[in-house]
Amino acid sequence: MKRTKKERQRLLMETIKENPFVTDEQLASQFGVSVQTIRLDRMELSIPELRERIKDVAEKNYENEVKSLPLDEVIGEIIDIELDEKALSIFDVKEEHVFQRNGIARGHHLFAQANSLAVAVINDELALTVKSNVVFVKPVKVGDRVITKAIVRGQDHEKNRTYIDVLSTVNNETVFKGEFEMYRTKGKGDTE
Amino acid sequence: MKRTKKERQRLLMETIKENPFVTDEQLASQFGVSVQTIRLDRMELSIPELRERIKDVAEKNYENEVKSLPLDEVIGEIIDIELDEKALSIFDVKEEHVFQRNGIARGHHLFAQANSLAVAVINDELALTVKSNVVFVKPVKVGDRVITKAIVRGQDHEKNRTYIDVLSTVNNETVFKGEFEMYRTKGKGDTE
DNA sequence: ATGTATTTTAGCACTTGGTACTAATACCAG
DNA sequence: CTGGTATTAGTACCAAGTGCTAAAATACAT
Repeated sequence: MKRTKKERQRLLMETIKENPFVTDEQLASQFGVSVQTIRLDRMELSIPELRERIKDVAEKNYENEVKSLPLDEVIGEIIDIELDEKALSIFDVKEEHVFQRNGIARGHHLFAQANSLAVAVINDELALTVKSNVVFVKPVKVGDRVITKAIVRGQDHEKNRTYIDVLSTVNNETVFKGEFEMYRTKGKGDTE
Repeated sequence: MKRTKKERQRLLMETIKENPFVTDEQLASQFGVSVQTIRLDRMELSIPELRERIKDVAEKNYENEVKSLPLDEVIGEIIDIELDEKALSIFDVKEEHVFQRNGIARGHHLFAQANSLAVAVINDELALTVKSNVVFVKPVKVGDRVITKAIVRGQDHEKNRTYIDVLSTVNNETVFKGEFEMYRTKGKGDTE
């Protein structure tokens, strides 16, 4: 016994958290105890067996994959869109979007929702943000549902620019607003 | 045999790709064949067994997790920081940051790097973005290494504001610039 | 129809990484 | 020495397979 049982179990927890892919046998030799001891430890700490641990990791991944697919294309979910006119999206603020310290959403998530909505509303192959002025009016908290509206204000056909206003609200209160100047390859109504 | 072997194997591939968590037994009953047939099919198609599949998903996840953890705290990696003075971060643009269509980075990733650097440079418990004006000067492509510098320009102690200029470059060429107005709880040098 | 080939099924031994349980030791304290 | 905790050993069993052999079913051709 190098150190107490408690100490070993503490290390065991850490080790497994750090690398869930480790077998009891590996753990046993690492801690210089028998496999049975490791099993007993796992039971006491209610740490599931290797396969379950792997499965857990895999399942977590799977959720994320499903979640990040639309989340990659547009931040938030588009609920209404009239191309080159306006668009509406909602975005539920979760734990992973906020500062742990105070539960306030990181600015770039709100920006991302607004920006990707601005891209989406443009009826074109290519739409890029050129400039934007944004104001974070009021802190957004975890659990808030942010509703964002993008309205196409106008276009400069010569410069291939589209101007979009974006307004985000939570419970009808403005939390974020911004103006986006977007570049696009073809103007509204242009033919290929 | 409802349809040919080929057809079954095609469906088998799809089914497993869609849901890798399925056992041979489940597949057998789903396709109305014996477990052995499924095993043969998997061999011919060189699809690994359930546990291997799960492990693969888990391992893929693990990579991502390591990637997304620092990516959540600060977008990009901070390579130098002088609190309340300036900070420097690098961000390698990968496939997942760009539009598939043209390989150009989505604006909000550049914004996120700039924004999180602006948050990081502030030596305070709480730092929130109030306003920002940003310009996307030049498209950033996959593979580019974006170097972003944040410089604290000034403070308004009465309003608890800090003003930060951010400049991002790729190969010494400016690709993005922005001004950030940040809210902070305490001013530089203030004591608790 | 008969023969040959392909496909499918069955059965058995063996593998990993375990669980569940029992029993034997070892160690340490009073 | 006796008791209690900690550790180890050993057995039976499980899931979800692999690997292998062999039989049965089906298809296809002549």
